[in-house]
Amino acid sequence: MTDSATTRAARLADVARLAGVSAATASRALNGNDRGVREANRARVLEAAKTLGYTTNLAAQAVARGRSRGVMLVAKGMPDDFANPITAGVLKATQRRSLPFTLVSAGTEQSDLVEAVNLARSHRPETLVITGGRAADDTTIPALIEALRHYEDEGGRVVLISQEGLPFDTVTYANRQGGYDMATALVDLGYREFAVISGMKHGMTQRDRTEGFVAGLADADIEVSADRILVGEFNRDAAYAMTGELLRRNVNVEAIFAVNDAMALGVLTFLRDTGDSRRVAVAGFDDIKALRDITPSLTTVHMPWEQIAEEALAMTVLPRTTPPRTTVVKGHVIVRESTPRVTR
Amino acid sequence: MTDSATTRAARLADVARLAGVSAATASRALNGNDRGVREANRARVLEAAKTLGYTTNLAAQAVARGRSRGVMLVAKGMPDDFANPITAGVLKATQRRSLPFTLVSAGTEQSDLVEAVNLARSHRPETLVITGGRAADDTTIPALIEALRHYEDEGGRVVLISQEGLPFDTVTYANRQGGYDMATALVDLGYREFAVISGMKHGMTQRDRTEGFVAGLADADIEVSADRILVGEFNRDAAYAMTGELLRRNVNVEAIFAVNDAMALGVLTFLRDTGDSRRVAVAGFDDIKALRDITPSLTTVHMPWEQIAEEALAMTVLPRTTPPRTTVVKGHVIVRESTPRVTR
DNA sequence: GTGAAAGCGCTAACAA
DNA sequence: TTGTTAGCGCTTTCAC
Repeated sequence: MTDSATTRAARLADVARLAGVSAATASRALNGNDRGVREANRARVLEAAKTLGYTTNLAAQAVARGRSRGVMLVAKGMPDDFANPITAGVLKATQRRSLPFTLVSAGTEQSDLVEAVNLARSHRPETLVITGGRAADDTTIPALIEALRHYEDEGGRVVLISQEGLPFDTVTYANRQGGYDMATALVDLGYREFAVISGMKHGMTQRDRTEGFVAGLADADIEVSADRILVGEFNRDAAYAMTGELLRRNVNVEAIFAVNDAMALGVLTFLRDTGDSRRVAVAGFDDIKALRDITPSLTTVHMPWEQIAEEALAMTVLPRTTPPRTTVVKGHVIVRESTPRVTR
Repeated sequence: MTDSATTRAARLADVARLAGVSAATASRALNGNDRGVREANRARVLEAAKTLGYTTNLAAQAVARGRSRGVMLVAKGMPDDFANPITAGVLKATQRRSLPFTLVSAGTEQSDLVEAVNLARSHRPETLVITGGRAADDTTIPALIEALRHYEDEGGRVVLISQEGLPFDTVTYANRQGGYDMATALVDLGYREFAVISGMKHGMTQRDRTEGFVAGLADADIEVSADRILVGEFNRDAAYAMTGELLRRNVNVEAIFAVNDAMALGVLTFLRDTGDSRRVAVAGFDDIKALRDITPSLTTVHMPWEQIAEEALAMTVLPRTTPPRTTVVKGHVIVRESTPRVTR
């Protein structure tokens, strides 16, 4: 049996009629902002809305107001399991402000971001937060900038998280510094022979982390030959494979720095699978929650994800400036079991 | 310095004017559906849209059409790190169909779901997917049903995932069966003394899994005394604490069944922290990806998350029926290292 | 194949 | 404090 009986949704006019007031008054009563409504009328409107099961038509509201409330997050390259500390952080931050939150997930291709931004633009949200890594040689940057400029010209407010170097307000992390600090920490622990498992050749995030790490070692008079810096996809599986490749070469490695925790997990798992876990130390970057119970616990650069999201949202309510603002959030190294102190 | 210069977004009328056609034609050209547009005109419209940086005003479109395209997922009780296999599955499934996807995250309180559904309703999405656990004694169910009925009456299409027993199309998992199968599997491995770490007293999911497990044991003539079925919050930390409580009593437990993987992780971690990990076996439920690299690897009931999401989306395009459809998706036990065969 | 015009549900002057 | 009246930007008949 197949049903059909489809009415239409109750409209503001219906509520108004039932309450015996005009649409304008009903609107005022429902939206609360404009407080010039007699208490009795307000009550009747609310009552009417309730009995009709009325919900605002946000689309119509957005059309009338020219923009819709809330923040829309465009996240590029969401991982398979959807876990993403920035997304989580932004969601929480919007909840704290009781702002409507909407997620647009962009794919992993370069052009996906531009497309997603334009989709987001179509919704005319009052603020847009963009996140996700970027390649240094990304050819779609001009298109992205254009789309975001249009958006700002239309009166929208953008904040980028981690997409450093674009002419919009930005919150970034001190990737280079984090890498540097990790190098220092590992040297302090007594390590001398390193390898780096990195991702996506031109990815700026991983590039900066790697560079910082190498610089940190250099300052301690340690050199990492180029063949010990492996580059592949930016995920666990690739890291797993790269670790195999590295060790097969039988190089003398004491510690492996993976440019993010997901990759560190791949390294750790490979080592465990091959029984090498006690021989080689591993460090990551991000300090994601999902790895909190891993054995051995992972030495990593802790990033204050919630704070990053908070800063970004705080920025959205500030007026735009020329040049745009940039806030750099620092992480700090947390030494755990995966990098025990070396005793020679 | 503070900028201001705010233009307004390009409208369809602007595009039409620049292309030298009417708004109607521009609309037809842009939306492609109605193919009665001369090729030359279509090209000019597209061109004009591009030079103006035009993006459809989806809100206006939704108002005009009465409904907006795409699926909106209402997810209750998203975990802190945002990882949620159903969300991930639904996202993927919508992407495969290139449908716009929007997420509304509801809190963990009972009433949060109703509120979130009404928020979702306000967007007038063509389809709504609801997910998240439910308590057996949930007092907001009538309100939820009412909200969803309204939504359907307005012409929307709802599918519930895992919220069994409500008068709407539903995809559920065979929780009871999974628990039963796990019991059988563990008995087959040689275990005889069990405990269950369960969550939220009236949560239907965990209740069914627990009941199934107990029934499975009963069929093997094994009884679990009530004091070995611990109930607390439905998360890792609670499970960690409960395990401590259980073992402190010094009961003779060979295997612990946690009603989901997150809790199993808590159990596992507690055992590891106290050095008991080799003494007690652990099994979970869900087979979430995040735990793929845990040591020891976790015996669990594998759930086909992507398939569940697929089924749900497939349902949304079917006409409604009376009574509503229910699809039950089964999982299967995967035995891994956390439950080695018992040798006596 | 194309345009004019009506209307989608709401908000925001403006008047009363 | 309330109602009237224009829109908001788009789609969609209905003529041409």
